[in-house]
Amino acid sequence: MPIQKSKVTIFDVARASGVSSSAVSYALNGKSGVSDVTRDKVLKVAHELGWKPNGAAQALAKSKTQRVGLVLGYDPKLLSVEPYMMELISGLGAELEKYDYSLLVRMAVDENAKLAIIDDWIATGNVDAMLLVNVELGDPCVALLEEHEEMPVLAIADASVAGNLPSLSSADADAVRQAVRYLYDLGHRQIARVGGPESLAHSYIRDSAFADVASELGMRYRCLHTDYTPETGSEATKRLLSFPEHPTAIIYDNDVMALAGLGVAASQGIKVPEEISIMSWDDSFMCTAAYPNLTAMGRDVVDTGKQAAGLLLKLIDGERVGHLMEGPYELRARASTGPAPAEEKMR
Amino acid sequence: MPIQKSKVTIFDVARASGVSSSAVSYALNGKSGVSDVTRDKVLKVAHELGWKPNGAAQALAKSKTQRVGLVLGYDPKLLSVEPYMMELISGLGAELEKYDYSLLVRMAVDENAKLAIIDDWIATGNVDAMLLVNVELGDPCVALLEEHEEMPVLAIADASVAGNLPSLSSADADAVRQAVRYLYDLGHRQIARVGGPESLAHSYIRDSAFADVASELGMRYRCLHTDYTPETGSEATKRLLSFPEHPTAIIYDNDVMALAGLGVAASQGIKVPEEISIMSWDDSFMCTAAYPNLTAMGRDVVDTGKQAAGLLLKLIDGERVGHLMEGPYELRARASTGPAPAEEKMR
DNA sequence: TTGTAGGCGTTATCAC
DNA sequence: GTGATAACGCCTACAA
Repeated sequence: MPIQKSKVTIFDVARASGVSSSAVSYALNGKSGVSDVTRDKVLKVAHELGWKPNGAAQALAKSKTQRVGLVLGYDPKLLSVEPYMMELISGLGAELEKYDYSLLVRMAVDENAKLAIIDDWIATGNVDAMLLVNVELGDPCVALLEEHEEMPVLAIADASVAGNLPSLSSADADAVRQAVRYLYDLGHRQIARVGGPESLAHSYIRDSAFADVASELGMRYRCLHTDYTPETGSEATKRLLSFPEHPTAIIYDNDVMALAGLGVAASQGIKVPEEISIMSWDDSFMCTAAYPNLTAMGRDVVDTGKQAAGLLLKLIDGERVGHLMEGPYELRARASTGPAPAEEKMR
Repeated sequence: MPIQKSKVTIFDVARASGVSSSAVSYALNGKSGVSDVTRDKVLKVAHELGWKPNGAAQALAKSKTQRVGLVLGYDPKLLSVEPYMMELISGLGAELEKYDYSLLVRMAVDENAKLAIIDDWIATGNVDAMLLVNVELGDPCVALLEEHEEMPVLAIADASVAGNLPSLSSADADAVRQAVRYLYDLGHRQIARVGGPESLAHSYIRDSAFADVASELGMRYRCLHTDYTPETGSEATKRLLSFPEHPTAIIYDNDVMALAGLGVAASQGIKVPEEISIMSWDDSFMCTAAYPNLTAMGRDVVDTGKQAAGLLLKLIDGERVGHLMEGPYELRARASTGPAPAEEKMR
């Protein structure tokens, strides 16, 4: 029964196995400098006693905490309205686990709190590296971290806003092309986008990519901004539908808004996809639960998390990492999109 | 410019302010034993140098990590399909932040991994306390933690499955009564529940509460189990609707399944709420984005997280905590529920 | 191969 | 009020 109430130290193990504390340390860290016989004995005794190195002591001695930090902006609604963050955390956590790393999470009420937390981690050494998410245009966090090369960081952001920091960006530009082309091929010539907050870098990036591709293909394009909630999504939809020549397809920046769009159409008796096509950016259970099932641009966020974990570990090991791109989006065509209505096609 | 590349220690502060390191420690921890003049000087110098205590050293000396642990079961779909966990984390993190505590998160691939992580935390002292979530019936984690009183734990679970551990439980029984009564008053006499996995304690608890209240009111009640995904939710709905005398109201254990239920009804041309009422357990953006808006039993999960944080801090301080209950559910009546169809009422 | 001793950065106990 | 000094538990040269 390896259950011990009081904490057992390396000295206890040393005494019980009749060797010195350093022998124990060597044995348990798999380092040479100790005979196989002793090693086995020490390992056995350590196991029997239920010994594990004290985290704080180990961290102090090695100046390695085995922890990676993640600062989240405190906005429970934003965080929970999309599965994104939880999926990212899942992948991140699962991969870190393989290397005995843990995830240290803190909530920042605002931009200053976020900066303070980063400062804190740099000074206290409470994490070996950190992941920067939700980067905004001209984000001061980027500047702060650029000044502190001693803190390994990976930004989940487009290279254009990550500065000199290593980054992992989503294949947005490519996905926008894919999505717009898909609608174009279905005959749509007037499309709209219901985007997220303009302050977020990725909203901006998608905005311009959409505008570019649409104009390239000679399509009419318009974009409205929201705060990601279904209320603002509905509102935007109503506005779009109120225009005399309204779009024949709308792409929403998240699934909750796409669902709300579906609702607006239903309440106005507009048939989906016969009269209007609806498409969601980011796929989730919600898309397959909705009726009709929502066509979505999906990507494997869990995998992004895993990839990020791998990169962070590389950075901790001192390797250099540049600007990388996560796996491609996949267009998952479902029932909410279809050929553009005939009258529009003829135009 | 308080920016320092190399880490500054307490000795640097001591030297720069012409006192000893212990004076610095006293001054910075607000303890007596140092004159106000020295204290102010030390504080000033420390700030100028951008000094902050090294986390590992502090943890080692005080045997307090300022960290609270949370083990999540690795199932990205389950984690992200519901906003629950992210909301809990938000509240938890925000409250902990106020007391300079952080959240340490680890992912457990299975039950054994979960036990191993708990064991690890007990032995390494990497967290000051931990939160136990998703407790199952006869959960071995509960037993393990009961044996280790030295590790403060709070179980987010019904008192009946938390054993001797302090617990914070949801007001499920009361909410079930509220929900069933609501449907009863609308004239429903045949209701069904689409529940989550039977292994989860709270599924079981809701199951029996439903059965009790329904029989008490003389209603017909039946229950099907799922894995929380929309696919199994749809399937269950189809089965329920295939019965000759099918229920006039269905309550789903989460919103994604309720949404799927809405979809099944729409696809079969069954009108909601005229022909069938649909209700969701747990409210989220999805409920107000759906069409018709879903009636839901809502609760403030973020607040539960905050409450949990407060209790954990108490436990860390050595206070005793028993079995507590979180705030009540709120029935948020929306468009997806209505009077039972006439033919049913007459029966 | 083994053991001894010093260091990691703080805190806390002592004499002064 | 102040300043050495010993923990805290582990790692790792360096000696034996």
